[in-house]
Formats: sequence, structure tokens, C-alpha cells
Amino acid sequence: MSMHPRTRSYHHGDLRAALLTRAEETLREKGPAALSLRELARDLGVSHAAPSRHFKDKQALLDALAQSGFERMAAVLGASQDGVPEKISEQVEAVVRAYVGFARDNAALLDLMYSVKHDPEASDALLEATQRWSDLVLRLVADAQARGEVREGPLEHTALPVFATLHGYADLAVSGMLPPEMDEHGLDVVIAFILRGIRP
Amino acid sequence: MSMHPRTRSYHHGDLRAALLTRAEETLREKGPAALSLRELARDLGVSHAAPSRHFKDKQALLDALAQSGFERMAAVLGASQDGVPEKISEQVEAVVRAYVGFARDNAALLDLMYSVKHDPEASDALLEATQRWSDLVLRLVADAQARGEVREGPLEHTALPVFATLHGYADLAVSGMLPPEMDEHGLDVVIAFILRGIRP
DNA sequence: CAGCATTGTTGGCGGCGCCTACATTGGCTG
DNA sequence: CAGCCAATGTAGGCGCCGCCAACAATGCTG
Repeated sequence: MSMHPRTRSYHHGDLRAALLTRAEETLREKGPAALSLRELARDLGVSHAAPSRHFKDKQALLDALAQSGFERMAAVLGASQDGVPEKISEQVEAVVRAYVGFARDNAALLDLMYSVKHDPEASDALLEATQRWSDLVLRLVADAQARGEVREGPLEHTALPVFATLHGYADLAVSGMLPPEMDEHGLDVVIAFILRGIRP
Repeated sequence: MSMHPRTRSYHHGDLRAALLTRAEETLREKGPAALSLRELARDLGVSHAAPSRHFKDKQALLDALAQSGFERMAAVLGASQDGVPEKISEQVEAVVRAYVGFARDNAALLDLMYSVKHDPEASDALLEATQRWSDLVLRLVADAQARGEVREGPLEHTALPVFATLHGYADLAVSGMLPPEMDEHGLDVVIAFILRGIRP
């Protein structure tokens, strides 16, 4: 178990996981510019080249960070639907609150997640993780459409603006572009707006 | 006039402007990670420390870049309303197309613009430039509201979701998260969605 | 035209990412 | 269970970066 290999053995035990954990802390506390492989290594008490055994370069670590971010986000959004009645208004409200909450709690990570996507050759696993959560929104809208709670039309057309609004609001909120007094209230407004836009 | 001081005199003439211009080219062509003061200096044929005479540090150059971006964006959005009838549907369509177009043409710059804002102590000029264009959207909605084309309610409440949707869609489009085949058509869909959300 | 603020140059410091060569370890196999 | 080998960590070095200080050329202004 040796939680604290203070008596540091030559091998760390799980350096890869430790790097990711510490990297995310640093990202959250000091921003992406302060992320350096060498400093991470120092923090963890290993040599400056040790990280290269687990991530071929810095981008690989960032990709891994982004991937875990997408996975956690998908989990959060999925969980947001637990116990929510099959009514699009409540479902949308839950998912929007969950997404904005996640964005607030993981602002720098979310930035990272979205910037990685620009890269033409991101790993398949990452790309898959990227899309998993958008599938959730798509399914939500599709089901509601089947129940007649959402206007007709191709799924991409009904879900796309929902997605855009959701994402845009979260981004604005995280960027601090919104007068803070409307932070919570603004959410209600945005939810109502989305519902108006999709109802039959 | 000497357009090309090939016979380089000791002083450059307008190094500051040249740095900004070249920096934006590099940003567009090779991404933000490839921006280095030293390389800019090399490109312009000056010494590696010359840029420091015009920008106290790298962030100052990025701020200036972002500020000019906001100013140009405000100009583009303002121009998008020229000759557009006083009808909210046409006005929204014009401004959305202009914003998404600008975002497409200046993806990396837009990223920069939005990330600078997170900084608590950005220059006043930058902050002002930041808000100028959102004022444009606000005024648009406010005027239409006065004409009875937009539902009632506090301005922040009617304009906020418009803003969020607009921004979110542009961000998604730029990120390449949208199936390319719906790029242009998606715009129509989003515009219709916005109009549904704000009508009386 | 003398002096001085502006602008540019040179050199150097520490930090970074990445590379290569070497060291230690633990697990697997004969 | 001995020995070997793949995995993991270390040491050092290279060229880049941002930033700083000291010095040099320029041109504006009194």
C-alpha cells in the first residue's frame, strides 16, 4: 500500500497517474502557462526526464489531461439526468446546469479540452471521448422529439442550436464576460430561451 | 517614404507595427505556440531584444494583438449592418453571419482575444474594446424591442441568450466540431433558432 | 549643434522541451 | 531460483525561449 514512498524507491509506483493529477492541480491553480514537465517532475521528486517515459512529449500529457476531462464531463452530464422526469424542460435544465457547473469548476481544463480538438491528428480515444457527451445531448433531444415535445426536423437542426447556446453561455460565464449578478439568473434565462427555441 | 529599408538603417521606422503585423501572420499560419519574440525579431531583421522597446513583455504584445482584433471585429460587425433594413430578423442574420465569418477568418486570433480576458488586470483600453462590440448587439436588440419586434423584459435577459448562441456557434464552427456539410446550412438553422427565442 | 530620450545591439542568465547514454529495478523464463 | 531483459528512472547536454543589464547609434529639440 505504501501511500507515501517517502523512502523513495528508485521506481515511483505510478508516476503516470501522479503526473496527471499534479498537472491538473497546477492547471487549475496557476493556469496552463505554468505547466512544465520539468516542474511537474520536481514537484513529484523525480528527475526532469522521467515524465518522458510516460508521455512522449508535452502535448501527449495535455491530450491525456483533455481526455480524462471529457470522460469526467460525460459522467457528470450523464449523472445530471438521474431521477429527472422524462420532460424536456427538466432534462434541458438539468443538463445545462451540469454543463455550466462543470465549466465553472474546470475552466482551464475546458479550455484545454477545446483547444486540443483543433489538432488534426488527435488520438482516436480522445476524439471518441470528445463526441460521447454531445451524443448525450443529441439523444436527449431525439427522445423528446419522439415524444412530441420538440419541434420536428432533422436532429442536427434541432440539437445544434441547443448545443451552441449551451456551450456559448458556459464559455461566456467562464470567461467572466457576464456581469456576476446575472450568473445564476442568467442561467434561467438561457434555459427558457433554449426551450422556446425547440418547442414544437 | 522608403517602403523597403533594405539598406537597413539602425532604426527600423515602425518596428512596433511590423511586430504586430508579423505576429498576426504567424498566429494565423502556425498557431499561438509558434509565436516567439525572438523569432519575430529574426523575421524582421532586428536583434532579439529589440521588441522589448515596444512591448514590455510577451503578454503585452499578445494584449495589443487582442485589442486590435477586438477593434477590427467591432468594425466588421458595425459594417454588417450597413444597408440592412430595420427588421430584427435581417439584422440578426447579418450580424451572425459577420461574426461567424470573422471567427472563421481569425480563429487563432479569436482564441487569443477570449483568453486575454481572463486576465484580471488587462489594460483599460483592451477591456473597453472588449465590450464595444457586445454593445452593438445590445443596441440592436434594444431598438428592436422598442419597435415591438422582440419580446419584453430586461435587456440583459433578451440579449444574453442571443449573445451566447452566437458565440457558441462560432466557437463550435471554428473548433471543427460541426460536420462540415452543415456549416453553412447550420448557420441558417441557428439564425432561425435565435429569432424564435426572441420574438414577442 | 549639443545633449538627451528613443530605439536598437550584444551578451548573459535561468528555464524549458527534447535527446542520448547510462543506472536500477522487478518480473519472467529457463 | 538465477539470470536476463523490458520497464522505469537518472545525468547531462543542446538549442530554444523570455527577460535583463550595459552599451551604441540615432534623431529631435532647445
